[in-house]
Amino acid sequence: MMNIFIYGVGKRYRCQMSTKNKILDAAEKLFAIQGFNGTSLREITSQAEVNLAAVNYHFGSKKELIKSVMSRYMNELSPRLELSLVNICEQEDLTLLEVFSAFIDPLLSLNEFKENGTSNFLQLLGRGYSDSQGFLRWFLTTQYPGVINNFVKAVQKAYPELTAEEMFWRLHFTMGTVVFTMSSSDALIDIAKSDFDKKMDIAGVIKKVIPYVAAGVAAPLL
Amino acid sequence: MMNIFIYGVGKRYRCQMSTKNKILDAAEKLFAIQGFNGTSLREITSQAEVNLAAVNYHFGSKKELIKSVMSRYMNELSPRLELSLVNICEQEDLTLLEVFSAFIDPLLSLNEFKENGTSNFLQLLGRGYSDSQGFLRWFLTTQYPGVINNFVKAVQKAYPELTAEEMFWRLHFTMGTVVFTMSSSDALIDIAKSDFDKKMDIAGVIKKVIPYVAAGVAAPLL
DNA sequence: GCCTAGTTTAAACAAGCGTTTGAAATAACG
DNA sequence: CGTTATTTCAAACGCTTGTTTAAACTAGGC
Repeated sequence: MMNIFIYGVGKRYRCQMSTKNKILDAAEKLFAIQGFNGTSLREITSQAEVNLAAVNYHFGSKKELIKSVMSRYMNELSPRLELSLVNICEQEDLTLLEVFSAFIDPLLSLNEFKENGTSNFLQLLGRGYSDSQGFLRWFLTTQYPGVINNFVKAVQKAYPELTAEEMFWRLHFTMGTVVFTMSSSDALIDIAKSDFDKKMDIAGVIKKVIPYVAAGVAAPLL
Repeated sequence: MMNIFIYGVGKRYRCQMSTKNKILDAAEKLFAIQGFNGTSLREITSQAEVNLAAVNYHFGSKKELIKSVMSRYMNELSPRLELSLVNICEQEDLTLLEVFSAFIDPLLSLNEFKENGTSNFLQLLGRGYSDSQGFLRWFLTTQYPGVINNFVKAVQKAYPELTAEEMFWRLHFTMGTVVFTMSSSDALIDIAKSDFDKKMDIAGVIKKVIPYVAAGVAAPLL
């Protein structure tokens, strides 16, 4: 039901978006909250109100579904992020705080792409690095190398004294900070609200974490 | 076989350490590598060369086994860590780098307690925060509040301008950095070796991460 | 040597998982 | 309309999980 059509070169392809997208949406939400391993296909299909077998019919396997969920965001994010990093890189007297701030707008733009998009994506990213013994880590670094390369280039320009090895470690520390924070961001936001009576959202968390990681990467070499 | 005896008040209790400890040792290693959810009781018991039912007989459930594995380390670590933090707190002109450096010796002392103790414990800690939807987080913060309190006190002394709310966030960022780094430290050490031909161990990683988190927490307030 | 409490064992249990099947339903096209 | 391709569906598959059972085995105390 509710099919849309895509007209190709003379040929007419049919593709139903309903079921496939209902699965993607339900999976995205549940994966973000419970992790990939912690979410079963039965949970996903019942939340999406589709048949259990639909996942394997449309995506082939659970692993491919996970990839599809991530790709939907990465395809949206990565060009904007690369552009933002390239732009910032042209600037002279570049600071690390500026480099990391280049992530803010592209990340927040995911909220226009989809409701709670930024939060969901970052949580998914966090899950991907802790669940599923690193296959998602491999998937992202091989499928989207442009982001990483431009990011490294920008950091190098802002902090030329940083050796390649030290950069390697500090970027992984940064990854850890972000990924961990985001995968438990809902809980942290709740605690901050009850303890400090401060309303906070994902944009607020991003703006808090960026000075932290920028200072961490900028730490003096011993 | 190989039982040891504990003499109580007149009564004589028997307790075999062999099976129970074999399970704890095997579980610890497997949990650290594969995570809690990723490790089955059958893997543990076959590695420990004991019967499958032994886990439920000696520990009651898998959840209690996880707690026991963590407690074995926390009971060793927490008094040393508290002492170290209290000591550093008495010092004047305290820097954040010194506060975080107070973790080094207590953490590395776990290597004397058990082979690969430091590495195993930190990896377990990392797993505990990503697997098992936060029940271990609850367990640790409620069972060992002294460590956290003394740590917060030390950070406050070293950086008095830091508000309670900002401290809350930055300490969570720090937790994320450490936990994420440690749960994938084996992989990172391997990459560092192949990419930079630098031999690294867990002590080396700790000494790299501490300047990073110290600088992150020390970041200027905007 | 018997009795008792503690421990180990093999086997089964019930529940959940991802995946596959083959028939029914639906939509597309000549 | 009739044929064909696509999509849905209920049911089952084979496997793994944590946990339980009840019988076998072990050793200490009298």
